[in-house]
Amino acid sequence: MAQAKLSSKEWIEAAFRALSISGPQAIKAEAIARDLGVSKGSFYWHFTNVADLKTKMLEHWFEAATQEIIAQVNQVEGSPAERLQTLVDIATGNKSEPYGGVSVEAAIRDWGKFSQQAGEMVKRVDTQRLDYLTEQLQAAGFDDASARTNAEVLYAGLIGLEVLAIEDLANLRASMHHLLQKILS
Amino acid sequence: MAQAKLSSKEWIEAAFRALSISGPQAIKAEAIARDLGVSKGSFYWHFTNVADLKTKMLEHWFEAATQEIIAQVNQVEGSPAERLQTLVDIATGNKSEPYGGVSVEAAIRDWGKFSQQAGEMVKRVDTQRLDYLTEQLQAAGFDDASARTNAEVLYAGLIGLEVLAIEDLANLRASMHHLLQKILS
DNA sequence: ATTTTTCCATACGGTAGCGTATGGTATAAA
DNA sequence: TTTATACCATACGCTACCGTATGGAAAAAT
Repeated sequence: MAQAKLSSKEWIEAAFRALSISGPQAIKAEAIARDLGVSKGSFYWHFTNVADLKTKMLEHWFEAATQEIIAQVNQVEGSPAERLQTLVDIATGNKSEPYGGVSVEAAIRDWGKFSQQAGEMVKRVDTQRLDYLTEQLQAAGFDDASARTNAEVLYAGLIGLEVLAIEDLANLRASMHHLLQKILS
Repeated sequence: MAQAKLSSKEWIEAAFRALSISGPQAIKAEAIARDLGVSKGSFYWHFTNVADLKTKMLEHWFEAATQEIIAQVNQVEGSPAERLQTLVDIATGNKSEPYGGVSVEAAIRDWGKFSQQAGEMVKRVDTQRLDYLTEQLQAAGFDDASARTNAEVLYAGLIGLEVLAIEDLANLRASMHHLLQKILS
């Protein structure tokens, strides 16, 4: 341990930890440096400034939060309904998502409310996920309009339960399956 | 205008404005003083410190976010279903809620994620609202368990849509009625 | 007409964070 | 073995915010 040199990736991971635990205002060069056991001299070698770190955090999250999950669901063979079940499991489960999964999700969403840059990234992610959900519901037999509406309600339920019940993931998953049944029935 | 003297209530309102627009970290004595056109000398006359201001903000919100809304819904005469419609309208509408309504809701919820004090207050409000929703669904004919589950899903949908679509309140209301129909059907 | 009381301005010391500048060490290249 | 490069420590000035201390003006009380 006491690894000799750090990479910028480790700084980014530490920044996501700070974000999840203490919120967006905790993304501070000196505080994260203390957490990593180094000085801010290291930080300003890997990044030009704090804004640079934040940009790179959002870029990493975008990849992890859309591309990778969609790819993961797409390789599930079966009916669209089964894919939706899988998607709900991934979104509510403690599958090892990058940088901590659900809690990072919520923290980034908070972040996006008062940071324009983060807000735009959240919007991109939401749009991409909603489009994907709509496609799956269309494939499950819904017409275009109701597929969209039901996708919005389902996705909103996911977000809302995530906000309300992060501490109880089992119950979260049960409630989302309940909602999915309502929608599919 | 240029009113001579301020009351602590005006400070609290200004603080909620700062919270809604710029987030929890914007609850700062000097910044709000600038916004009100006075100096921090005024702030430290009305409050002992920033923590004191925050405590009083949360107390005011608790009253407004539970007692008043529940009282408002309770005086609606009609079926429980009609009361639920009214509740959805209040929660999603631009009815003049204290301190700005929905946007303050979301901001306080953000605040509560990283402030223990605010977090406990949000939990108290959520609990009280969920209990009330459960009562209404029980009155609408659901058994205890499914009334609770459906109340959670409905409330989660409200929260989620609020988080996702603050800018489009009309669409928010439509989606929530859609979800309510699903649940009641 | 004084004297309080209420409300606010100004000035102060203290801390925390930013970004820069500069130097040091270790590893790799030459 | 010298030289270069990668990585980090330390020290500096700057700004923003906190909380306190003190004084002043206006209104209310006496």
